[in-house]
Amino acid sequence: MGKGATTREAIVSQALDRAVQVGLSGLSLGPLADDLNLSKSGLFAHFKSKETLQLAVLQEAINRFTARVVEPGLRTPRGRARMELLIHRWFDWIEGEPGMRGCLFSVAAQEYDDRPGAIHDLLVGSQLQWQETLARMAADLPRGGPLPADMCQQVAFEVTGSVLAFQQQTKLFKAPKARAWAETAVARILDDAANAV
Amino acid sequence: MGKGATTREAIVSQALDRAVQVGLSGLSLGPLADDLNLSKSGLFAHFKSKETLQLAVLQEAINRFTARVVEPGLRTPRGRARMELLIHRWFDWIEGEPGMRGCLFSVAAQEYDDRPGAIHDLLVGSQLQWQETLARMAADLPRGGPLPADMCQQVAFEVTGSVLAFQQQTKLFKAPKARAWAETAVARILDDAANAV
DNA sequence: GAGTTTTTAGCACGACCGGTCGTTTTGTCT
DNA sequence: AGACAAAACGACCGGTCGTGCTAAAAACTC
Repeated sequence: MGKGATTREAIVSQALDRAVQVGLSGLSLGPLADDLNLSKSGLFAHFKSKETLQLAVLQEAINRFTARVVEPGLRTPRGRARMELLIHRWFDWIEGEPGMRGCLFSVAAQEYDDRPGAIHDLLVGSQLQWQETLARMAADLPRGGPLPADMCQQVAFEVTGSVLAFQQQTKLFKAPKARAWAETAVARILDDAANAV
Repeated sequence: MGKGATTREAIVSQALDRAVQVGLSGLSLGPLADDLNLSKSGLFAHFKSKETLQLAVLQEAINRFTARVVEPGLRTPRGRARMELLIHRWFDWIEGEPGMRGCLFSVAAQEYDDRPGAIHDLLVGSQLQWQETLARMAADLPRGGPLPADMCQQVAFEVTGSVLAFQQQTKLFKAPKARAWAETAVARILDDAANAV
């Protein structure tokens, strides 16, 4: 891998760290360049525009989420085990990757839910895809047969709610019992789904 | 009410509208002044600093939430009826006050969860208080007696999760079925709590 | 209606923003 | 080792930001 690709990766990685704290739209080139001992223009040369950098950062978060959460799930047997591993990994992701404080998706969702553009599209597309993955996994929960489609969406909705509440309790309130509450909530959701058919 | 107080209210109201879209930290004085046909310095004179304006905006959101959600709840008989009205109003709040697109609390939570200061303190304090209110209301759910404290917190957690997921589905995905999913989730949470004792 | 206080506008400041440019350094390949 | 391309630099642009200062205009008081 050439020098250019190396520093580009370093830039995106550092920008991801920063974006979690100041937001994706709050990214600013100058301080980011200082972090990496780069000049602002030297950094900028790697991306034709700020939006390109933001898109790269968001895509990096998507890749990490896929590697850390989705793929391990697909390597686990279908059914409840897969679903539980997926959610467990998701909780870990919210608590923060090593050194990374928080979840970029939640931050960007608040910034770009009503701001049209490429960032909005990439964010919504990836999140929608994850939501559909969750629903697909929910179908395998009952032993008696596949869960109906509308109930799969309901499960995906409720699991997402547990994760979002977990994040609020963890990041905003610093509540020590957050994970316990979340696990309890998820267990009941999965139990109900498993016994629904 | 004097002229000063009138325009000050108009400023805060307009600033609240803007803050929901661009964030509380993303507020900028110039465009805000233009909205109100005021000069930037004329607007600024009403607040000693930008942070003072931001605090006023956040406090205004708290006041509106209290008037629109909390107080109607307290005027409803204790028990499930009160809880359901509270949550119902909360959903309405998320869908957006007349003309106001979205919930400032969710936006600000992502911006200020790790940024110390007066805004963080006001936000966390008010949200924590609301969480405790929810838990207190949950105690009256069972007919057989008050719900134990830890289960009240669990109910508050799960209801919050439903509301957060509802917001994501509504604002980010524009999902038409969001409210139906949310109502289903809440109904099951309240049913379980009612039969727990 | 005169006088006082409050409210507003105009202007300027220093800092920072994303982005451009020409130049110099560094890496890579033969 | 020399040639060429890639990468990084530093100065700079127009613009916007929050924030003071001063004076005019408007609102309130008696």
